[in-house]
Amino acid sequence: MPELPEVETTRLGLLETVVGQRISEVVVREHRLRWPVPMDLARNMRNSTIETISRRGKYLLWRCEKGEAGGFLLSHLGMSGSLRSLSPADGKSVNRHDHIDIRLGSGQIIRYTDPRRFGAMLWIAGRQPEHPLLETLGPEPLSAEFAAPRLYQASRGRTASVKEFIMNSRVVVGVGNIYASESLHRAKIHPARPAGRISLLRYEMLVSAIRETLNSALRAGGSSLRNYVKADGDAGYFQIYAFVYDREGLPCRTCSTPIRSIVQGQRSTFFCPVCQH
DNA sequence: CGAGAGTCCTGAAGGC
DNA sequence: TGCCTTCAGGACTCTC
Repeated sequence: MPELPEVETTRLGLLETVVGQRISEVVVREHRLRWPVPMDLARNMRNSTIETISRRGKYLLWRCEKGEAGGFLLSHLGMSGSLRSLSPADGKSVNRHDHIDIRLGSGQIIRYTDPRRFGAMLWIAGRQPEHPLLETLGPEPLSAEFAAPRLYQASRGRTASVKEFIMNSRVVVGVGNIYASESLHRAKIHPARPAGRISLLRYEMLVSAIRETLNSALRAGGSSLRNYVKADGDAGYFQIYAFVYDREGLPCRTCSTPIRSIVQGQRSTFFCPVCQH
């Protein structure tokens, strides 16, 4: 499942291929994604030039320059989506879940594949990347705006668990289910603890833990970047070295206590009952 | 406003 | 072996 490091690595990989390229054609084979793909998406993107791709949370914003008709492609990979660059020859073979092709002037094809169709491909007209989906998003976890005092303030009075709190995109973007569990273990905080009953000091530790967890995944992603967006094979997600995630019953890597699993907000959570409190 | 449940979807895994 | 059921998971949307 693409988490923020995968999305950022995808973005960096795409940049090399698409910046400055004119879009010669967009083929939409399947409109039924998280929201319907706009019927005019292909027409809007066609003959525009991709200036850059930026990221907000797990959303990618593709600046498509075309004078008055320009805008942004707003994309999200959902949980099973991938974007790959294909040569014209490789692009001829289309599989069941290859929903959208963006054909470039160079001949290369950017292909969006998404078996579960939880992803999104939307269009934002105009010069400003403004969209309701982006309005309520919290700070970027690797930015200076993501700071403990702010988290602490936002959490006062909240009875929701700290794990659900940090997975709330209004609080901070880009912390998915895997990294939420991993970060809490790193910060030694029990995932079920109410967010409103955590001290500023412990939020300092949590902010650091989230940053370290994401950064280490980003470093790993950087080294596998070529494989990640390369034409052949599946866009495999990073093999993160999990301390707790999906390790129920296995010994904690810190203290050897069996890792436990609970369900929070319809999501599985993994933690060490001894290390985390 | 916050909390909790519902929703979309497919492939993998488990049960018999 | 094969069919059927269950479940995971991002994040918006709805209900209370």
